[in-house]
Amino acid sequence: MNRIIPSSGLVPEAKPLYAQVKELMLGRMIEGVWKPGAVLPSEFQLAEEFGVSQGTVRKALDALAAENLVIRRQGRGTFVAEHDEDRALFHFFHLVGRNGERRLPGGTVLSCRDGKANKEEAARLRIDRGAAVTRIRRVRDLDGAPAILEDISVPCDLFPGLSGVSDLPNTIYELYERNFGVTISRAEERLAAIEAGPDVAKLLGLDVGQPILEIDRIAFALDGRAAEWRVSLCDTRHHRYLAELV
Amino acid sequence: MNRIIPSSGLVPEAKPLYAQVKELMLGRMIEGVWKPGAVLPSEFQLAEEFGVSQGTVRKALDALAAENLVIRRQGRGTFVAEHDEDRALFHFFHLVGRNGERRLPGGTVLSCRDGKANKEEAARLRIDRGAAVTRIRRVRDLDGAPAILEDISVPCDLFPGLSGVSDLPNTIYELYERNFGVTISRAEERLAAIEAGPDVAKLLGLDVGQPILEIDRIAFALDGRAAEWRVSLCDTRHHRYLAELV
DNA sequence: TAGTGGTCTAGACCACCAC
DNA sequence: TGGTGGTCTAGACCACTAA
Repeated sequence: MNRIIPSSGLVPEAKPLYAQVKELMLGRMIEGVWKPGAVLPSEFQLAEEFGVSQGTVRKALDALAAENLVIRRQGRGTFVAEHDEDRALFHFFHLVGRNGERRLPGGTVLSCRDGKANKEEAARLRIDRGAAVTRIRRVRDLDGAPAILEDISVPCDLFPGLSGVSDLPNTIYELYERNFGVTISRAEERLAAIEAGPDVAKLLGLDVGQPILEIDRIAFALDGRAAEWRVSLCDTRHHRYLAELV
Repeated sequence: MNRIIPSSGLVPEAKPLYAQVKELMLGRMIEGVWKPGAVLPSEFQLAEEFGVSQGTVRKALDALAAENLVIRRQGRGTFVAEHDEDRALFHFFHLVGRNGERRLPGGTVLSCRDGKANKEEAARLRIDRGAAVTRIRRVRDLDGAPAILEDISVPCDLFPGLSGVSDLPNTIYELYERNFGVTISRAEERLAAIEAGPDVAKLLGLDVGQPILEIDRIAFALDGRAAEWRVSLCDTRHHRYLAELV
């Protein structure tokens, strides 16, 4: 097998060449050499640089495109994926209205301050208990009515000074990317139905005990680190959460 | 552009060759020429048959594999995907326990009888109101306790005689496939939190008004027809519904 | 018009599996 | 040992975009 990084001999490296090329390119995105929105060198340039054929580079790029990490545009080039509204709508936010159309809620920040990680935050973010975290609470609305209460916790070492940012944008992953160089590439969610507590009920204008959808999300950065823990409590009387299965 | 099916001239056919080959192969699966679990001819045989290169067949097969419609096994061949427990667990059923391990609930059928499609069934299954449907109600349990109440409606023309089947298997998509030649390839789900009504509460052993997760699913057959409408009401006190986002 | 990604082909060798 | 899919290469031509 051809290799870019020769195997040690003891543990035979099993990765195919295109996968090695993919890792190298992913590394450049993690290091910030290739920033979100930037255009990559052409396939032929990359092939020459890595010492492989264009076909191998193409397969590596196809694999990155399949994970939504790069966007290919015929005639223009290959670009590092950015977090914009479209991406939020189709990959990370799955609320739909009565007619099935996708909806992106607005947002109003209630609080944003630093603290020390409690037991649950430490476990979810895989950091030490007591480590510095920033906590954001916001209410998100759809059609002018509050629909979601969101509690976000992030480690301060990944987002230094986040609590001092004056106005947080609606799609917060854009901020992570632009201001802190952290790209969210993947997330895991667990959903459950729970009763609205007094505080939630008040903030969302519901009765205490009314059923709400709890979405517990861990979002991962490009390098695989857990970068954000978010619990969203949704009033689903007027909306649904969409999932597509294959 | 090379073509298998020459374009009419009026509407220039834009599909690339590998996509045409993919459609042809999908057609064989829909017609039942290639049945679930069967091994496909080798890439070279397919290439010769369709009059294209092996690389083009490979790209078509890769596309089918990406949709989980075929399974490729190095050294053995390419197989038409089957609905087994693994597929249910990783593609269609996303319940996880406290520790995040995937769980497949058991099932007990409460009723199974024919009827005429009401307004909602007609809309969801895209059939005429009053058309014959079979309705199944079952309770599914996890760890010995009832956890899900499931109401299933299917059109009789796709599943003639389904209501007479004596014992329905736990993974019902296997039955659709084996007994009726209908392969479920894709599904759309909408989730919401609702209050348990009296009947649900009784069947799942809950209090009336307790929050439950409602999963409203339309399952589509290989040919794109809506083949099943299913509403699952889940007690999520001990389990979560998992979603993975990219 | 020049440059990009998209498609298609052809052939070589490798890794895995069944016999 | 023979056949399968997996990887890699090389080169041709097409379709789209921007200047």
